[in-house]
Amino acid sequence: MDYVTLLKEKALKATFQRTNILDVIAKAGHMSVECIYDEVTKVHPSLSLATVYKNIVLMVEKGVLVEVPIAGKKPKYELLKEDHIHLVCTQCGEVEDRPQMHETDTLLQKLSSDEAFKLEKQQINLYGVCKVCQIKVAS
Amino acid sequence: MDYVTLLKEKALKATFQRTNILDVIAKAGHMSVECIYDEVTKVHPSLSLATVYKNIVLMVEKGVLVEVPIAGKKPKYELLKEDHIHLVCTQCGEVEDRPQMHETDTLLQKLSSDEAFKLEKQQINLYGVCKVCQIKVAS
DNA sequence: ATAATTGCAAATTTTTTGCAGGTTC
DNA sequence: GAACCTGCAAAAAATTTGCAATTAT
Repeated sequence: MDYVTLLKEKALKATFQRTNILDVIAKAGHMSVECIYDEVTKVHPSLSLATVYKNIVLMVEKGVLVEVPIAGKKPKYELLKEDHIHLVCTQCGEVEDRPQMHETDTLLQKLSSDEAFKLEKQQINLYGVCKVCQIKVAS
Repeated sequence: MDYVTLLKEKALKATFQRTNILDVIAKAGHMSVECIYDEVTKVHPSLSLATVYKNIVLMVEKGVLVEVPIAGKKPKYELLKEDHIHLVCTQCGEVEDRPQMHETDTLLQKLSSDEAFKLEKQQINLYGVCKVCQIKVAS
């Protein structure tokens, strides 16, 4: 589905700014506010940082975007997608997605129901050194 | 172990400010910077907010404290402890710990090694409505 | 005695807000 | 045309910094 339709479904007007924000996030996977601003500005130089902030708040509220909080860093934003695990590299800062494993999901669901906790969302972050950075250090 | 010893082991001087910060965090479990400041100030009114910031940065660096990033909120800080799961209530904001399940841990370790990802730390946050808030809404 | 730490005030950085003009539906 | 959005500038909030005085070891 294209972003215009996605936005309209959420009662948001499909502005050039918004579709571009979604575009760059989709391309990069996970981006901070500054980073989104820097990227979209390349295509649309008159974009204001305030507009980026306003839209991120709105799109998170409407469930188009999801905030990914990261220890020791500014939060990043990603498109809403099915549950997954984040591999966060403590060297280069890159975040990669891996599919949430069915067994893990089941265990967390069970924990929640045992605790009478009404689960809405899960976030699993694994922090460590990615393959690329391990090679860099080795050489 | 008392905080004086803990701090000294990390080559940090055991000031009144630091032991008090650790104290209130231990009592509450998870606290934001502002919240730490407000609590410690009750005991030690001359405490400066800048000192809280400086100490949190330092104690996170030294591994005495751990930052717990939370979607849509200011990060909270907790004492370093063994891996556990956070239940984050989206109503009242409370964060509770639950033991990390052995099976989940094993699965995440295996994912990491399969991906050649050098795992350093895991953070699992479950967001939802806690027992207390469910009762509140119901009544 | 020495080096680290504190509190203050100022500086910086990050985020939010109000509003006039422009855009989407 | 109505409601919504944008960009700007200003305001507010959060965090960091420099430094003189104080404190821990």
